[in-house]
Amino acid sequence: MINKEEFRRKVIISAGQIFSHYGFKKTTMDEIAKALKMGKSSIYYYFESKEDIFEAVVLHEANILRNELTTAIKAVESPIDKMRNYVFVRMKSFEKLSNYYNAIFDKNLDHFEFIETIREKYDREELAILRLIIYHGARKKVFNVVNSEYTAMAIQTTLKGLEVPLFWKKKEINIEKRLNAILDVLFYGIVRK
Amino acid sequence: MINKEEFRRKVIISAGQIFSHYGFKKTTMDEIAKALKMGKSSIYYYFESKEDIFEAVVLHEANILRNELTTAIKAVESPIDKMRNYVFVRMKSFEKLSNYYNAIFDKNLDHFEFIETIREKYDREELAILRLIIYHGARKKVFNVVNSEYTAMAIQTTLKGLEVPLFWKKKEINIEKRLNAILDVLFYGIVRK
DNA sequence: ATGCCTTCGAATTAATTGGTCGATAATTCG
DNA sequence: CGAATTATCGACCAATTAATTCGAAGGCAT
Repeated sequence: MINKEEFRRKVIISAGQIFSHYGFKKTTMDEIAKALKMGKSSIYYYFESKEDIFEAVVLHEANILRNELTTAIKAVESPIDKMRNYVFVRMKSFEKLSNYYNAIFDKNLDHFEFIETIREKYDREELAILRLIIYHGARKKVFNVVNSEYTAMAIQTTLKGLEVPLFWKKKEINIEKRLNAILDVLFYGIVRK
Repeated sequence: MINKEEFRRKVIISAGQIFSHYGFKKTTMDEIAKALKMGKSSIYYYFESKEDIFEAVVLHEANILRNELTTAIKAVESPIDKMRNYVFVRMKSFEKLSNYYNAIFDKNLDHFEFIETIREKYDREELAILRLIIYHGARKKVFNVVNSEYTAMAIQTTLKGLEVPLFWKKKEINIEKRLNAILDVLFYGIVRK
């Protein structure tokens, strides 16, 4: 490879696909290597460990997510329904990210432990995004199989909190307030009445 | 459990979901057990082995497929476009089956070796269906990553062969002939000119 | 109690897998 | 060119994992 950074990007894309389908634990270094048509040991020339790759992948995905969300937030002046649609369409397309949540499960960290772990590594904005990732992952879990009652409850709360600004019909609530309420729920877990 | 057969069915459904997502190799007995809320060793009371479960799952899916295809074949008198639509809609929904193909890959059998292996176990009809499963799996592989040039070529041939009866415009070819040509390609790999 | 059906935890054994290391290509540079 | 640096790889290892076995035991009818 000509460029070290270039190659890292390739790994991130390739490994990202595998991680997103199989989760952290089930993805093997052999597979990643095979997908790259390289020897397994070569990868260790560019990355320290499997976790190192994973972290790079998550960071990469988080950046994409941030960009998309920035766009969404800029659309604040458009009608609420458009906004709602946008958010939910995005939610669907984020599905693959939900598998990072599974990866987190592999590590036996729960919802909040994970946030604490991440908080030390990423700045505020990334944290918010990762929270969203977790939320989407959790959402999927709820509709399939839920591992712990505790997690299920936490998710129900989030969904409940989301209902208020999204679906409450009271018409005079202005759009900006609604959006802020949505973002507060999604990003910081703050539920309003 | 009250009924042994009843329980087997439960296992087949539950394990089927996991297999279809992760493939044979990546699916663990622990996971299957967990999904059933049972001890791992209990499963061995109902099934001989992991492979035994897998085989039951494949057979089950194959039966569903057969029923659907029977319906399709009965629709022979409807217009060709309707038929074509039906086939392709089905193809999409068969996607989860494609993962059995991955499972086959885990065993390092290629397309044709697998058919030979199956031929000894299942009757003619099942074989035909399993061929279809393989085809769909292969199709997906082609559009993602192809492992071996050989497999890729085999799949291209199938797709090519499908083009003729499906898309050839020559209007006077009658519907039954077309359908038969389609089925010949899908089921037996016979490509016509 | 006795025996049968069912479940399970613990033990076993074989395979898998993340990671290391030294050798060896390939490339760069003096 | 040839030495130094960069990149790749195969073989190997230690630790873990995962399929399967087995004996114990819970529950239930007789």
